[in-house]
Amino acid sequence: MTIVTRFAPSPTGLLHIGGVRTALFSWLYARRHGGRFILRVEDTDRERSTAEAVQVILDGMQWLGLSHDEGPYYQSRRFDRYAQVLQQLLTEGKAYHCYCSKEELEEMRNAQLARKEKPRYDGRCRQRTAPVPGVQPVIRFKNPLDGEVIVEDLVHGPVVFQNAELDDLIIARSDGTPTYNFCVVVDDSDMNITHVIRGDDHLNNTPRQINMLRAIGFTPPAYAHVAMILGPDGAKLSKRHGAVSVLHYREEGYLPEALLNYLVRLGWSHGDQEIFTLAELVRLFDITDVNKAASAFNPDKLLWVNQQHMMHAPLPYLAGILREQLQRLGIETQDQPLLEGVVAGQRERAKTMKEMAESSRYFFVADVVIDDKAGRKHLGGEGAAMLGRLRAGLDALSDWSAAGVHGVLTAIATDAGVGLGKVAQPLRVALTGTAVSPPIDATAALIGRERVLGRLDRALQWAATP
RNA sequence: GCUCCCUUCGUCUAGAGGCCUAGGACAUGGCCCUCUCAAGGCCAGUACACGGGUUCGAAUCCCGUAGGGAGCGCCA
Repeated sequence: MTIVTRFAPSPTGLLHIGGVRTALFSWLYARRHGGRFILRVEDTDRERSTAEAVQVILDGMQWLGLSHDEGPYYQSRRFDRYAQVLQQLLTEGKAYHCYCSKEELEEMRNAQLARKEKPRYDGRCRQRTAPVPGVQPVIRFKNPLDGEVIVEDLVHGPVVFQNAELDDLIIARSDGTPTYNFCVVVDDSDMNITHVIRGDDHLNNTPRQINMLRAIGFTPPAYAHVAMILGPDGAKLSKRHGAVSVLHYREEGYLPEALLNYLVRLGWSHGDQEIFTLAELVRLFDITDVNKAASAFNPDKLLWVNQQHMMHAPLPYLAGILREQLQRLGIETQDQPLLEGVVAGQRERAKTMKEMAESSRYFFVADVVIDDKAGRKHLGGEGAAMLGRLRAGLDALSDWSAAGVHGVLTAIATDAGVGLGKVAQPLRVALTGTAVSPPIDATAALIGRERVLGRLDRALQWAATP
């Protein structure tokens, strides 16, 4: 049997990391078992669904590399099919028209609540044979009155529900449009879904869906309900942290494989391993190993995981991302060797590609502005003297390379009888404008002879200006 | 209110009755390395929600309690 999983987001809010994690689990499960992964957009609520949210789902999945084998399907385009199944259920006596007014329903509900009962429809229209004039009825599913439904959940184990706890849910509104639980059932059946992996907020819906699936003659799929992701504070994920469009992470300079790596570790692990490539995940992941408890989103660890991936990713790949991040800062460059050199020097100094771009400006611009504090600390007195020696030594350097620059620095340090730091820091401030950069020999080599000499001259001027 | 779900360091987790005086990772503090900042290395502190059982022995099994979450819509 081919495994078929699906990711079925509703475009009523922007796709965030919670949704991405369930998508990832579904995708991994399908890939791991050589199955198929379907993308289905659940947009039956035309009021709240937005085109922007749909676009974020599409773009986000693509950015993350969670490719689908079928779809995207849109529920809004399948209404004919839903109407057909609705009619079938009606004909077979498995569903019925309900003419109860909202007021009547409200009254029923209040009475039940007053009796400390769970509010539920009492099925009073089940026996009705004649329509009520002037009332557009809804359609309700005839749920079994007794017995139990056992959800054999892949992460929770068997969960038992009493049919007596369930009621006859509305599967079509009075305007004829089908409702969520019903559409899911028809789709999962039509698309031959074998494994439904979704958030555990749907666990309570599952027995109803199983009953409906059986009513339309489909063997229910296997289910795996995964816990949700909490905010760093342990409360529900908020806009402040995490509950933002997944594309926000791209803008912030996170690598897609790092985001996925971080997310998969929320509820899943493989021994003591923290860093995984996607290929490893496909090989190692199993939905039955996923934990039951909800977990909190930890931005610090995401940052660490991101840097770990940055330190191991191929240079040309990161260079491309750095170029895009620089573009956002208004810096255009096509200098591939420079970009790769900067990545090599900066990737263990930045936690995100955005941060790398921000701290690498001096590699790509013509001049730098010397930071006052750094200048005062390293370019005064002795520092200014060093600048002169540096200017002369580097000007005379024939082998313009990190090793060559290094040779000049050590010679000056030895000659002056000082540590390398006394020579390196003034040069660093002169070349970068700040007291922080990759090793100064490599930095100078990347910036290039001409600009280095020019910056040294300007630093000399700076030091001479009171 | 009713039904269902969950509970190991601050956080993510390992742990399927003895290997646990509970392991790893992030974060935190200290030290080392060092031209800066990082990265890296070493060290430190911090956890089995609580109470009963079962057992020679329980983080692991059972029962309660407490706390948290979800669902109970002509929302998805």
